[in-house]
Amino acid sequence: MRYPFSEIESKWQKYWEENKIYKTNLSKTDNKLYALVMFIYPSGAKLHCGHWYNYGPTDSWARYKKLKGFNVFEPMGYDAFGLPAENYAIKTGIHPFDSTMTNINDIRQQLKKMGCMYDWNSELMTCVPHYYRWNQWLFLQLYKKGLAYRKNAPVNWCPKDQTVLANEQVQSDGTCERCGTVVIQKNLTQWFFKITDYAEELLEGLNKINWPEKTKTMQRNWIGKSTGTEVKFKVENSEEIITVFTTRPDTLFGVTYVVIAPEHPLVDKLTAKEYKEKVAAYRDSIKSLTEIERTSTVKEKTGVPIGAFAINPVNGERVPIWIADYALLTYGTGCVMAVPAHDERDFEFATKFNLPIRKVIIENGTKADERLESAFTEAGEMINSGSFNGLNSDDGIEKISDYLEQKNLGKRKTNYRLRDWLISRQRYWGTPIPIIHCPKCGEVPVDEKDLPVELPYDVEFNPSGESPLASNKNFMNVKCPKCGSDAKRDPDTMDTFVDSSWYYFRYLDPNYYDTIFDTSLAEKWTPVDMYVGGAEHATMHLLYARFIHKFLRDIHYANSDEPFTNLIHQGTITNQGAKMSKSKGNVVNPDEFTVEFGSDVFRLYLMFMGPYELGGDWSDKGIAGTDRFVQRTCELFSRFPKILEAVQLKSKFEISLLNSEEKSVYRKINQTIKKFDEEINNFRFNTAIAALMELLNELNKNIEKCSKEIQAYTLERYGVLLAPVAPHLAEECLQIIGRGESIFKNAEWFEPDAEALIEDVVNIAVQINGKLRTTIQLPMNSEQNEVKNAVFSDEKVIKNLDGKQVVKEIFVKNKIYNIVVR
RNA sequence: GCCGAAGUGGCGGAAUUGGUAGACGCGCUGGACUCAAAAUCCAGUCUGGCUCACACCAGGUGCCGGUUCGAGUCCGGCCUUCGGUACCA
Repeated sequence: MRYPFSEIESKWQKYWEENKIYKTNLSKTDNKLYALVMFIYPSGAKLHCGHWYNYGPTDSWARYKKLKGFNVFEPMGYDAFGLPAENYAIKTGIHPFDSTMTNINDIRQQLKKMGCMYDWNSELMTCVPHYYRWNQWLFLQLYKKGLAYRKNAPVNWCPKDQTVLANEQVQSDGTCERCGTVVIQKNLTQWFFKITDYAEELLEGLNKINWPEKTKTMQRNWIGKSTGTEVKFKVENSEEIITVFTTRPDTLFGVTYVVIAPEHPLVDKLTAKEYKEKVAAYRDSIKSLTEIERTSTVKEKTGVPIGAFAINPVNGERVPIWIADYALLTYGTGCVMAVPAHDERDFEFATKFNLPIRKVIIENGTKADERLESAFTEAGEMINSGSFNGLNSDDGIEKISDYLEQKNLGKRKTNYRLRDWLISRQRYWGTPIPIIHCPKCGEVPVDEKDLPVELPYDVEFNPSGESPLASNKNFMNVKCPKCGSDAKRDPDTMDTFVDSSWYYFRYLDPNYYDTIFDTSLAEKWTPVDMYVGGAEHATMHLLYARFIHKFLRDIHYANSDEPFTNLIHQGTITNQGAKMSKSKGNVVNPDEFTVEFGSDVFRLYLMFMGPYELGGDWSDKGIAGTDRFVQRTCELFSRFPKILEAVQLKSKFEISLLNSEEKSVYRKINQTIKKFDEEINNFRFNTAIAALMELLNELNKNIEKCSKEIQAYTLERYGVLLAPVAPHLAEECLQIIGRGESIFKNAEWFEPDAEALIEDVVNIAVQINGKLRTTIQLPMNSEQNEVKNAVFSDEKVIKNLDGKQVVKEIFVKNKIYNIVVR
């Protein structure tokens, strides 16, 4: 008989729900374990294999921990705001709220069919006022501390659609995803969160969390800490000062020109009359080309001189000032001292424009007057550097910095690549920004007691050149809270990464009304112990959440420094080499498989495919293997109905009293417990399941020849091992053999019998000159002399040693005996 | 360009601190059951050589070299694939 998965899965899902098996008692906090998977974006595409791959195995890990005795909290919710719902509305006319709600209802049903142990009491969605009002509250707290501010920033603008585009809506050739028009940059006044204030702590904190090294490296690079020195250059015939940032003050004597970012305000002040025209033309040229050229291949550097000259503070030399697009306004001071001899970019630029290249550091073994073929960027001996000549350049960095600081010509400075977080979105489907713009008072924050600023239902989504909310007069027109005069709301909404940067607190009580979340629960349950989600969030969500967590700590809402103690990235499941996406039409629908094989089989298959962190290309070849495993398991248990009731259950057997099949089975079940435990604990699901398969093979071979006591002992343990990875099947199997209640109601985990883990005999590999010649079977822990006797009396060894001289013998207990001959 | 990860049978993939390469599964081949097929069960399955067969021999973890009694694992140099990043001074 085939395992009737459909009946059995719904039977147990119903049982779990009715008996509230997965409702976590949050007041019990000893042994708490917060297991979290990144919440789901409820798009119309429903659950795909990638979701399953993320949620199924993570749930198995959480179940394993529950059986191990942890009080596990595993919630699920919906990251419900966002651009795709709005784009869908533009295309179909269906309101984002309506489509999102429909999707959530569908997805909830799909999620429930997976059979995860989510605590549905904690379900949340971000698009409802009682969630997003706390985004607004959070905004106001940041605002109060000066960490939310407004400034001009460029956005991607499609001139045809008259709309702002997110970066991912701009194609690689710089055109609009929808209409193919070339996207331009437009400046708008927008809101920022000052994440840069936390740059150093965000960097330092990485040392304290157990995250994948590569993710931490990505965050480190993203934060991009760089220590150097700011140096002041006077400008000839001007009162202005150009301050440059350099990590190589040791090369200061090699400066042959200075570069300023084209958009830098100093440019207007310094440009000589006869250069104004050329400078203006250059600035125009890069404005229109930036986005296309940035994304194209390696761009050749461009620039023009502005007809002004800077004075090198250490040698008084007069060097030309240029503007060039390789100087970025947004990094450092926006000004660069150019040392072509020792910087690749400057070298390239100087070569192109025929600017002088002066060596001030020589590479060991080269001569001072040798021509440079490329920039020499490493350390060496300083030359042409006045009193600093002869120093090693590493010392020179310190000495020149000291000199500059003493003479008040510069000072040491640390810079970060990290930029502030732009949170304004000129979109409808998001959290309204709780700010009122008053013609008299300027920007006025909405009073906390007036939150939430509700997102109105009626707006015009079709792109009109401004934020959709601006079309709703009832929403936009308000009285200024300060002076009472006519004022307008901010028409923008927040980046949805704001929603996801604190949702793990809210899960603990999603209906909490008094504050952003229940802080007393948060103190006990955060940080999240295990967080599982895609690596694509490395420098966005995972950085923003760390920032907001630290901010909440600073305003005394959280008592920890980091949100996620442990982090695991599941790999990506691709299809025909490409990421699954609706637009590529390569999405694999999991229902295909769950309908045919059941959710346990599908979950098992996803786990068995390969290492969890690697993912892989989708293939359904092999799902038959996990299906067979489930069938054979069910069949095995069916042969032993109520066996647990028929015998006196023992927790340990004396191995020496067992017959050989019993010994073999007893050893195997205990070895499997040990192996499975280690593997699943470390998210190595593929090998955990392989161990169960080995066990099943052993049982099918030998269990019939065992006593009823051994059979009961083994099957009960096997059933419990199955429970994390195939929960419905395990519940059913345990019920068949007569275990009373749900294993997840009365959590239990068996420890292996240490004595059963030890074999009495081992195979020892016999090598001659490192080549395997034979293996011999000997008692466990045989000493070298015993092994030696056996080895040298072995026929094959004798044959192979014939006429040769033994030089050396290497013995590794229970493993190897290697004879070195000449 | 830079940073990171990975290259093992026909396929997905296993291999503690260097110590019997290919666990487990798919697929394939042969057999049993069946009127037949499916399903199921049993056996075989890294490659080459030799053998009726058992056995035996040689080679083998992307490529080249090194360390070692012994390397998939460590070191140096390449090649390929996949992620991340884009002039950060």
